[in-house]
Amino acid sequence: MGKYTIKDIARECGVGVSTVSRAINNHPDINPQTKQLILDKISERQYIPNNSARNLKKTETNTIAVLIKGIANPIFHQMIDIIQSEILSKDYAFILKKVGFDEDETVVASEIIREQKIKGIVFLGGIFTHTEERLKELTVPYVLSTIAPNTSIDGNIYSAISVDDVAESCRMTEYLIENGHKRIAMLQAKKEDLGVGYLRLKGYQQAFKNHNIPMKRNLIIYSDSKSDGDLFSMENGYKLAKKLIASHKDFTAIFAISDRMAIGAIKALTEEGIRVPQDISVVGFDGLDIARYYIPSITTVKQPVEDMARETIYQLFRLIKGSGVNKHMVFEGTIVEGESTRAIKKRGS
Amino acid sequence: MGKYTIKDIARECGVGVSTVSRAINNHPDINPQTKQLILDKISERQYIPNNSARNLKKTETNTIAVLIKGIANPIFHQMIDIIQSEILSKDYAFILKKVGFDEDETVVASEIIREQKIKGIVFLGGIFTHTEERLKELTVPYVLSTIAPNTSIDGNIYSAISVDDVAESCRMTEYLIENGHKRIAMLQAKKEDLGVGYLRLKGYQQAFKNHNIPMKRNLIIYSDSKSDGDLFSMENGYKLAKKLIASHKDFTAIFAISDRMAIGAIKALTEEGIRVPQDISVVGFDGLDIARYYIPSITTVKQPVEDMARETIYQLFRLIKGSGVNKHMVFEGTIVEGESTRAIKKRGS
DNA sequence: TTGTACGCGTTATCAC
DNA sequence: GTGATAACGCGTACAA
Repeated sequence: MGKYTIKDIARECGVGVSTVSRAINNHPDINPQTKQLILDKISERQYIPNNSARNLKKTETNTIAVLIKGIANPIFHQMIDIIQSEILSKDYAFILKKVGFDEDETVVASEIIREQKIKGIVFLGGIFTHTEERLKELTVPYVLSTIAPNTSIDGNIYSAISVDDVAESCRMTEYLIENGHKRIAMLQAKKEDLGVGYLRLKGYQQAFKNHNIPMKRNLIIYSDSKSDGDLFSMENGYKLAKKLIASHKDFTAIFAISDRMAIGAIKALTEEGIRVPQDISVVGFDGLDIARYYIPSITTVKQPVEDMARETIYQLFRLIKGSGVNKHMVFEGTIVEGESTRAIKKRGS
Repeated sequence: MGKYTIKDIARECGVGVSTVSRAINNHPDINPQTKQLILDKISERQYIPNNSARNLKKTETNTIAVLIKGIANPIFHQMIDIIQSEILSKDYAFILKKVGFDEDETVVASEIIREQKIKGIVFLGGIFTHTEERLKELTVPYVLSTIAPNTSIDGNIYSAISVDDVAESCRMTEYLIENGHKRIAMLQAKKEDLGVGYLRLKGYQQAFKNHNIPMKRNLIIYSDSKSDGDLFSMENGYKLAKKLIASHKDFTAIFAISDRMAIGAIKALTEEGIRVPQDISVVGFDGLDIARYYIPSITTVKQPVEDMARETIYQLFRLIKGSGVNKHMVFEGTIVEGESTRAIKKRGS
């Protein structure tokens, strides 16, 4: 164990530890010459300060933690990059923490707050179904990003950035309806889902209501209740679509609640000799890059990830600076028309 | 700041701090009743021990750190999941750390070693072009996973798990050659690249040599030297393919050095009215899920990610347990034939 | 079985 | 401008 500490540096430089500390932390009250001497010695010995000790002592550090649930979701990767660079550009440090699907993000958050003395938290992904009590225990500012707020909680105690999943889903469904589709199958998460799956279902229902078209409940294909892992995956979309096809139900379009599921669905249809969009139209949700590069390119609702990422940090720093009011920013999605959909003549439903 | 410490718990329970510590850390020498009392109080107050202080004090902790360079690479997501569960199943803790493309992973590693007193490290991704000296500073066992070993370094000082990029690339190229292709374009990283890009280029060259076919150097399309970010992306594959098409060079197949680049290439070809595989065959590298779900599905070399992930942890624990010999495990890839390639009649080169 | 006291490496607060 | 020294929160000898 090459345990090289600040004391060793101090001894070798013939100065006190506090002087070394001053050199490290860019304190003003230090002789430039001694400072240089110390810094040289530090880089010579490749000394690295122990952050545990630092965190223990420091009353505060300029760092922001990003807690991400669902690291495989491509939509987060762009966001992380932007969030990271925004944070660094403000001379704050950035730490990323993966939260398991079965972990409680508020507990993880509490730990980090105490240990690292962070200034703020970004929660990326996951479903927030925590009690008000739990949220109030978070003693630093935080922003829920791309997270559907739990409407049963007092909205004033947290800030959130997201799209309106209900509205966007409704919009996507209406796009299909306006293109003559009436029998629209939906590939869904679990029936018990209370996150985006549920919200997008509500939007889907709303669209039918708005257009006075009866909704066929049996065209909603739910994921198996006992399946775990990533339900928004290509694999799951593929499976659900196969199931749908096998059921011989009558439909002209499929609304998959994620682009990845849409890909799986198109693959399944293609394998069965069903052409997209000539026979069946397919739409997704998210606006991933792959939606553009897929063949056929996929009609989808694009979430404005860059804007959301930037706004997340903007709001977080607003809170950190002390303008105490929580805000819920809702961003608008954009329908990106791809080659996976077509307008059809109206037929009887 | 709800700074609740072990002292508070001790005071409220009317015991000493060491008793609380014993309760927390499951020490045997404690009265079960006092222990229960303390644990109840802890959960009541939602007390969370400060890990900084723990790390500072402890001489060792059972934790493994995974340093990942290139978090957007889908191939790592499966590996992380497996690595994490393997680590947890051994009752070790797991921490994931994202390393920026411009950061030095050995420095990050040294910091963590000192701060968290970790037992081992997994390096996932990145190019290892560090000096022997630097590697020797890592005082805990580590395994380079999916990383092309730097051959200029004494192989005995580190363990590595990877595929043989040269051999696999050669195999992929030979597959094309054996299917009658002679003019095979390659979509590459930067010309200066010393990582997998370079290795896969060598394999490509080797294949031509093996078959006594002259290699057309001008069919190698390099990424722009001044481009940054992810060169293995769909976007970059798309750009390079467009450039290739515009150059009106004569070729019958494209070898993209990643599946994502292959997708971009197929999209570009399709847009230009060039059919895959009827007019041009395309192959990728990695064996991502999307290669199977793309239309046409993509012929690729599948890396055995699950096996590699498991072996990584196996080797790491072997080192931790003290069987000091470093090993370099090379895994074999598998060619997965997709719909993106076809055999062609031999024509003059 | 339990409590006291010390030290982990660092920073902040004082004197000098 | 600089150097002792007391915390930070915890684990652990050691004493009780």
